[in-house]
Amino acid sequence: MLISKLVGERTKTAPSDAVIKSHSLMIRAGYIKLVANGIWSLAMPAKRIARKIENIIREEMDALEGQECTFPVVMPRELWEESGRYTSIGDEMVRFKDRFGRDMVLGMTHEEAAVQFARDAVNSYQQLPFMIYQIQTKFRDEGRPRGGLIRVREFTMKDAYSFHMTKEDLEEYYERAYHAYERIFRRIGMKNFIAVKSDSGMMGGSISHEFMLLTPIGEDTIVICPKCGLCANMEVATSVLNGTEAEKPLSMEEVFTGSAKEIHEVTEYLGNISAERTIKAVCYNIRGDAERTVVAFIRGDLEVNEAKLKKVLKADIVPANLSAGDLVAGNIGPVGLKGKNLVIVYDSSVKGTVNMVSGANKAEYHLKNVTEGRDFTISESYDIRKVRPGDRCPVCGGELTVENGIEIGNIFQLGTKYTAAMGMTVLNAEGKAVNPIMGCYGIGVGRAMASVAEETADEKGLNWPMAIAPWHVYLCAIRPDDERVKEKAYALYDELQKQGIEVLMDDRAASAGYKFADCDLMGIPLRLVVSPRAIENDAAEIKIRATGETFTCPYAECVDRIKNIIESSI
RNA sequence: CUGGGUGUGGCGCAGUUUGGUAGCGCGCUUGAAUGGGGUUCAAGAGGCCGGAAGUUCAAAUCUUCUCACCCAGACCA
Repeated sequence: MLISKLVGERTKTAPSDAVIKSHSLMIRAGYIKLVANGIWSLAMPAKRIARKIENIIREEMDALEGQECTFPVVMPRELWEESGRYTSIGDEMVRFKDRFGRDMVLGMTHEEAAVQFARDAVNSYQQLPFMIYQIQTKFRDEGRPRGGLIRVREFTMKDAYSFHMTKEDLEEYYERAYHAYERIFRRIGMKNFIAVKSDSGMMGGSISHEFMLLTPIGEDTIVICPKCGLCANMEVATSVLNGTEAEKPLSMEEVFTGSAKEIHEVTEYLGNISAERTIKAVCYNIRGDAERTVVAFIRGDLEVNEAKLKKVLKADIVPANLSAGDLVAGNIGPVGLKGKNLVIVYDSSVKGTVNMVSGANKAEYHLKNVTEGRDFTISESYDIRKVRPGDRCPVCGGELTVENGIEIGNIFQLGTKYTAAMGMTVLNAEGKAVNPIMGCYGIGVGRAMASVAEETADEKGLNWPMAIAPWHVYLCAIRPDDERVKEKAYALYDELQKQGIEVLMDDRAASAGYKFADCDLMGIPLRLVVSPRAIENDAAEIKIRATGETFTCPYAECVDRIKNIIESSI
């Protein structure tokens, strides 16, 4: 490819609305262009990277005996009603009518299509297990796309669906998929990634893992135990609190606390007592049911993990509006709490506590020496708290750390949710119809590309790993008006390509610095310079983008040398 | 969806407070020089200032409405 003909604008200045480097640099280097919020066009270099990532994924999926298929982007409502997701998924799924007035949806995931595809063709346990997958466009109407290709509405995704007779078989396959995922991310050049246990969310099913690239710009929060390696998404992470020493219960008394409502105000008012000695109430309403108020009691120094609370409640929640109800905001406590339609949830941190401070359910008053089991009783408590850095690991007792990550892939053990809902059965060895057990496995291609960019880019620009670089070599002809340079450069250009090496040639009449800057910005791993100066020595210069290493190489050896570098770095 | 911010040639920005029908840098075109880290000089092309309505003799500048994008949050296989 000649850069003079490459369509895509490269700029010196960063776009003002890009705040992360992969976003900013991919625009600056002419890789992507915004069409609408969260919707992008990919220029040739980005498309080439995407294709390489797809090929790596394809190889690994094929190694898992995957069968590549294509499921449709547009599907009829009826298909999604079979699984129940036509109504359970919100505005994230685009719905529209076709010319006949029929309800259609844009595919945001393809469990329904995969089951619909497989259920008639597969009738016997002897045909299982199998896995089908596709690499295809998804559309999710995200409320808030951001970060260039990190979070978008339209994107290419590899999604795979496996079908099994037994849970054990699924687990074994799941393990293989897990390792295939590790290989995929390593092969595309990602380094600092981990697999974390996660919440299955709307997918249903039980066990799931998210593969995360650890980076400060990540939107997900991950709890990690550096000691034993345990990691979990904050949504499901648990920890062990340091125990408190046994204390003798003192008699409960009411104390005036005036306008002190927030925990820090109350502890200050009472003479800087520790927040650990308080019980706070956090209130929510059930979504779509403003009548019911959820009161969650938790130790004052801890925070409620809303994802966990939702699971306990089996309902969605919104911040409570207490102004209308009969609760006294800021003075709510577990002792003598009264109110209409209350749902009370206790965090386990409150169970068995002695001599605590809590709200008195009376304006301007709190209670001292509140003791669980005497002043109020918890019949059932749950873990609804957020893990904090420094909490103890539930497995090994190590000190937990909290980091951010970008979700780059996920794998789920789905179970029979979809096969049961959609009536997919096969006959087992006893001749009995059973629902196959499913697993599903996803990777966002564009996000993977942006994540690698995010991890590898430097001050000068992008910096692609050889395995996914749009071109292996940036052939820089300095003074292409010089006949000798022109001749040598084009000869190398042809020879490299003949050897299967991908070359982007800078044939422009620009200055050397200008070209070097573009080369660095675009992140091509190798730079081969042909110039009048080098010609005097019958040599060319090779520079390795990632390391900055530079050396001269006789013309006759350039192609072999480059070939070696490429082969050794993939 | 809630809160905040921004919309002026392809990109980055000034001009808006104190209305007088647009300006700078980069990029682009042409010519000349230069020739190893975004080189220099000269001459050009390109925008009616997100959109609509209004106030005014006069609106990029004031008013109202609207749209888009960005950030934080909510939401999110």
